[in-house]
Amino acid sequence: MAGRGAEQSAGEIVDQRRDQMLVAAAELITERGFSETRIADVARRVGASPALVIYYFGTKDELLTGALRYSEEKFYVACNEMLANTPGVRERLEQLVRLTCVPDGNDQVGGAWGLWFDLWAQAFRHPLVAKDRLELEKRWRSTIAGVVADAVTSKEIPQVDADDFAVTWAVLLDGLSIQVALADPIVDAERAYDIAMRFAEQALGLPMGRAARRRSGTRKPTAKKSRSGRP
Amino acid sequence: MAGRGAEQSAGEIVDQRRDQMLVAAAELITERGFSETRIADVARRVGASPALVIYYFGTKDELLTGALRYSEEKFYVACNEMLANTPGVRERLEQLVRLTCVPDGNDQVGGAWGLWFDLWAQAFRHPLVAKDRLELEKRWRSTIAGVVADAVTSKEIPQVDADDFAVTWAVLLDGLSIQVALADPIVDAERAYDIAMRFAEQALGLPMGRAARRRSGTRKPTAKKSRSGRP
DNA sequence: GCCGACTGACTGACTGTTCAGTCTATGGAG
DNA sequence: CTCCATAGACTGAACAGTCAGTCAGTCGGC
Repeated sequence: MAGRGAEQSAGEIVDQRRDQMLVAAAELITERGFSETRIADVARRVGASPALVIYYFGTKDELLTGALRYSEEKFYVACNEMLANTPGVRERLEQLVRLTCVPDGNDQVGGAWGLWFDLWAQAFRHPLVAKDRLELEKRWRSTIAGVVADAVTSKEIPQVDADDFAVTWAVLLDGLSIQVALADPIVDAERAYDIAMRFAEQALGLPMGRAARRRSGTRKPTAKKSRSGRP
Repeated sequence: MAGRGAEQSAGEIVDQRRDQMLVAAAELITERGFSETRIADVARRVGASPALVIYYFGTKDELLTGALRYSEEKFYVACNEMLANTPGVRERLEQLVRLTCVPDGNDQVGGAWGLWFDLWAQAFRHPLVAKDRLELEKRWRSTIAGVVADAVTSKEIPQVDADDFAVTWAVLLDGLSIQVALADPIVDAERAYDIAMRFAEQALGLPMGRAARRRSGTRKPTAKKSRSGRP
């Protein structure tokens, strides 16, 4: 089918061209959307002919889902790298929030926000993509749980159910990232940060940080003018 | 451009045919995805010719974004109808969770889950869709806030910032619905319900319901075997 | 006869994929 | 070193299928 697989003889000198295409495809998916991405576009962006793209990936679908996988992987790697260089629960959690809810880190790893929407849409309808996404989700949760578990054993925070926290917090971050990605005027990057950290502080018994102080200080503590729920 | 607009002379006998097409389009978007939906498919489903669909909507894009709007509206109406018939904060919040995180209510309003993914993806790239989505989000938040505000005035719950809660809870529900829609093995509908309600109980000072009891009774309260955050 | 709903047949543009063949590098034989 | 063969990267041009949108015209009610 495809010209060559990913199998390399020795040295792991993985094909540069292939990666270029994967990166270009991921960028284009982010910009235009999954199904609005043409092989001709990818080809042009890497300075090659459409035929060469097919030569490498055999089929358009293979290219695009490959790009999705590639992005997931890059995100995961970036997470672990960050964690290796960051001590302290609070700092680590902060970094994780930044990694997911950063507004427009286009050159950064997490910044490919539109890509998640397409990943979800694709996973919803194609079992193979769904399997990949699930795998990523598992790793993501266990990354969060790992941070918490580390903090528990080092007595930074009291005993809590790390896995339980990870599941809820991951879900919360997903929701926040949607709003940030869609440029919601109320939930911007800063507000997202506050919400995520305040939740973490409360759930993990962390000392209150600037997030909690900012909110309770700035906001009036009562419901303003919201309409009745019964219209 | 289009054959006729939505403007009707009298009686509000809104075009049945038009609605049929909108419904069919929404269904198809859910099943296949936004850009995999063909006018021919919509036409076939309502038993008409593709030309007629164009006759009504003028353009494919008009049809599909119309279908998105239509679904948003139906969801909103269903929410308010439910609230009108449901007394009590707890029950109301429960219903809201059900409305968003129901696993497969295909004949139900909220059940069109794949549709949200496409709505987000579309909103991310097309300002007009983004405006609609934002409007829906606002109404959704103010619905939640309304439920809370009602409960505060009726002394069901202590004084809280209803708007603040609404924002966070809405975000949490978004995240949960993703997992439920994608059939995550860990976050199924039941678990989503537990997480949402437990958060609400804690944030609003509600008495603990079965959700909180179930979790703390079933789960071991310590981190199990999750890997270290530093791999 | 008019008008609006409706259609079948068509088209023009787009685009994934194929294919025959070019160009370059490598390496072994002479 | 030169020559040829082989392989692999790469391309231009064509092919084939798909689909949104057009149009001329039909049909039925008023």
